[in-house]
Amino acid sequence: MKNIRDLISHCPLFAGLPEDQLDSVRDIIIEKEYGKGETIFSEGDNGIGFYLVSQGMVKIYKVSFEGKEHILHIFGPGEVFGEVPVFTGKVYPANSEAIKKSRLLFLSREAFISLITKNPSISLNMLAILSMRLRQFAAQIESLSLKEVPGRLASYLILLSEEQQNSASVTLSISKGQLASLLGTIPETMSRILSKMSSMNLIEVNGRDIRLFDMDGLQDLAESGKL
Amino acid sequence: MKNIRDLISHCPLFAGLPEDQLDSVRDIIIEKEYGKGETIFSEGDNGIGFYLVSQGMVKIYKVSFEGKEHILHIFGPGEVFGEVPVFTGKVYPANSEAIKKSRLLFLSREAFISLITKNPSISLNMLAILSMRLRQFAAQIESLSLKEVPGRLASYLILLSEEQQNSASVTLSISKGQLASLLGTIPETMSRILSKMSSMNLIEVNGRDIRLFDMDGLQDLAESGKL
DNA sequence: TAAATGCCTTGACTTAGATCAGGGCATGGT
DNA sequence: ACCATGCCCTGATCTAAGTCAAGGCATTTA
Repeated sequence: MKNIRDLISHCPLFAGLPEDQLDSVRDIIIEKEYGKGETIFSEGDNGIGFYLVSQGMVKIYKVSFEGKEHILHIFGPGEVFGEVPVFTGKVYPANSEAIKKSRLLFLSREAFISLITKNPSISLNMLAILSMRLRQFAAQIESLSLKEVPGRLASYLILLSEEQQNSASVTLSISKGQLASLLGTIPETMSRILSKMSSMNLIEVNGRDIRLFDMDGLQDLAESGKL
Repeated sequence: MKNIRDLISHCPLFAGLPEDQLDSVRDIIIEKEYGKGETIFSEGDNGIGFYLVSQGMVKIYKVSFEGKEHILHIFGPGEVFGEVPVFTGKVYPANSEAIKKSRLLFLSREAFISLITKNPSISLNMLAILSMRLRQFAAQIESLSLKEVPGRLASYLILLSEEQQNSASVTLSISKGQLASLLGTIPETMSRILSKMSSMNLIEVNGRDIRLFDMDGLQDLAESGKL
């Protein structure tokens, strides 16, 4: 399939590999389909391999004692997840579920280890990716512990506006409730803060479209964390 | 130095390397000393290499807008830190400081990359280390966002008791104030929760020694997050 | 011995944000 | 057209934990 090949060569994990190596990666891949709401793996499962999102979207989440769910990550096309236990030889530390109909590429542990042993440059790329993710996590921890919710939201919006080309207006790819969970809060609080920020003319909310009026104000908010 | 050689062969990063390779690792290492409170690197510095703790203890931390500090990590002998910019090609995402007199081994970026290219097993070790760190971060984020402070403390104590052999009593390797920062709170709150847990006969505190009376109670607390 | 410094504790107060409860408004199925 | 479901908003109340302020003990330094 041309699609798969394309995806592999564009995902940061394998980007820049020579043709033959890309082929060898493709050879160990197994394609899988998941419906919306379908579980991919559960906390405690053995780490038999990791995944690359081809189409759709998956969430990685934990469930607390009371059954409250907290989303750690949301992955879309081109992103890799579930690789953590593959190297440590342990179990998956969180749950994973498709949040829309998804096509995933699966790389088994054994196949990958033999591949990496033959091609050290693949491992260098992987190290870079893990390091990037570590940076993101550090930022998230900083956010959670050093900033209050409005500050986290402002950071998130600024990040979004940098990712999407349009700097003055962004579109959420997830629901506001999910965003709340991602920022470590609850839908009610999210709603209140969005309307507060609207009334201060920082932003304008229209469903999932958010217009950013005052980037400087948002930047201040993201840094100081105070509304 | 025999010490260095010994350390290299025992640290997880170089575990399983043949003798001659260990020598070549030793040759590219630079030894550095840091006094208590001395800065090792700051957020935003260029990362020209990474460190391995030989003796002492270092903290990795972030500082908020108002100057509030949050410790992300504390590393002791045998552990690796500061590797993120080596692979991402970017700057350090956090600050680092010795919290006691420390001896560190420094590995430059180029030297390590050439080493890793020749020796795939090192890169697998590194992948495992980064994966585990990622997992720790995920746990930390989970803790911060869905548990309250008593729950985080209980989790920490249980983890400690698993690490240290003695399951009924643990010894903090850091000050209570530093522990507070690591758990995303402040010394006052830490103090209050410790005394509350003491009065509930869950634990008994004696300076840095903490006796764990009721493991089941602590486990509940860690899961439910509620005191 | 006295003073200073670092680390911890305690109390009174304040506040961000969680919880609880209710209602609005789409969409889709029957 | 109707009701169900999912998603979002709003208000009233409650609480965990942060802030501010003060003091207690050690250990170090003069």
